[in-house]
Amino acid sequence: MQSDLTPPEEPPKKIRLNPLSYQILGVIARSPSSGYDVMKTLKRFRPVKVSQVYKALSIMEAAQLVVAQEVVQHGKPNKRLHELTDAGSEAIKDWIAGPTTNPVLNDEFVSKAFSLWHAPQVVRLQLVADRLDWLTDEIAHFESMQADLHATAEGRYQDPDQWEFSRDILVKRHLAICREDLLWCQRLQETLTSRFPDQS
Amino acid sequence: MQSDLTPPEEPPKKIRLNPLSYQILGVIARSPSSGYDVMKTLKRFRPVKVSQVYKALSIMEAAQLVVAQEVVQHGKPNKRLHELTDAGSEAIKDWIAGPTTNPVLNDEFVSKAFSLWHAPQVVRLQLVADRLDWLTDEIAHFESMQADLHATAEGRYQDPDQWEFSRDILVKRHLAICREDLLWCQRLQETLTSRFPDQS
DNA sequence: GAATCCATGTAATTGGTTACATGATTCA
DNA sequence: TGAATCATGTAACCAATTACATGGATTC
Repeated sequence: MQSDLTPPEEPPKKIRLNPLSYQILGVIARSPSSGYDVMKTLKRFRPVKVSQVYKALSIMEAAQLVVAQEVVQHGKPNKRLHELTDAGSEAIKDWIAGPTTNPVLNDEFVSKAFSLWHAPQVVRLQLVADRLDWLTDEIAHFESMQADLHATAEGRYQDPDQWEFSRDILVKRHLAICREDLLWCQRLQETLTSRFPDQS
Repeated sequence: MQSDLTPPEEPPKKIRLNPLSYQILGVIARSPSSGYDVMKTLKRFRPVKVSQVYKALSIMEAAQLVVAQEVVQHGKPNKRLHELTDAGSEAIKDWIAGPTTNPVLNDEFVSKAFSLWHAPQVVRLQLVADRLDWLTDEIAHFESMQADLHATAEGRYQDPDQWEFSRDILVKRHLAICREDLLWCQRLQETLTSRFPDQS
């Protein structure tokens, strides 16, 4: 009821951030980045649009979790480098310490496999073959990421206090899971072809 | 421009469905189900709200991909059993044969692990311990699903033309991935404790 | 000459979650 | 007595994707 009289300098206290925002905070905690930089980094691990990043950044800037400063460039457009404030650093820590929601799988291939019995043999084999291709690419991509990391960040990827450690363990995890998935696909392919040897 | 004169009985041709809708079609392809039934089935594999299911069903009913008939029950409220029409069956097949989007991981634990270096040791260990608990539950849950399936559906889970086959391969896949993830968590736990033996 | 990269944003739409409403039955 | 299950829905909200807009520099 006294909302008309709110003082203009009310300090922004606690703001609810969406999942992406925390990932962005995680990126700029490593080094100050432009919105475009953040997009490039995140894109390796999950699909993300630049527009989402800019929107999230502007919200967090308003909430004073990040600050930005203009950097003049020649040959390229100027960029606004964002870095964490103390409040931003707090926000990450609180988030990590807080409750964690369960993982959600969002995989159209799996949804299709759920109805695989419903499709003809040719389609089944094509679906699995496409997946195998994707998995092979994905594994190659992450193997080269791992090689890069081990080449450039000497030893730091073994120290839990360095960000290279976080990246290394996640790359390892993703590789392990993709390799399991690949094995599973190969077994499925064999099962399908052994049942209908003529149509392969 | 002649839209005012559209005939009232225009047959609904091709409708764009959301991912959930195809999953629902996959469920009712197995056996006629109420919205509530569908929710219970899907909930084992992904989080889903009944309200979403009813909404999707009513859209697909209007598009004549599914038909429903009221079933009178005693002791319980009546239910509307939905089943596939020929057009619905077509829609699944077209979808499976069409292009498949890449998987998207949506896992808050992984996002937190990305910034793990940023958190204190106690928080790190707690995060990993919680994940291990969840994984253990998840594996137990799917192991019992597998046991049930092998007990009730004799042999049918080995025939790619039966829906039990689809379920069996997906359960196997999920178990394989969860077990890999568990191993990874255990290794991470060891690494973290070996570096800070005092604070465990 | 066309496509891609760098760089920053706004606007509209879709997919999903949360909250709300209703009501009988069963179980602790 | 209070919570959970069965059963069907509507409405509001949040997260993410898609589309649009702009413009210089580089690469094919």
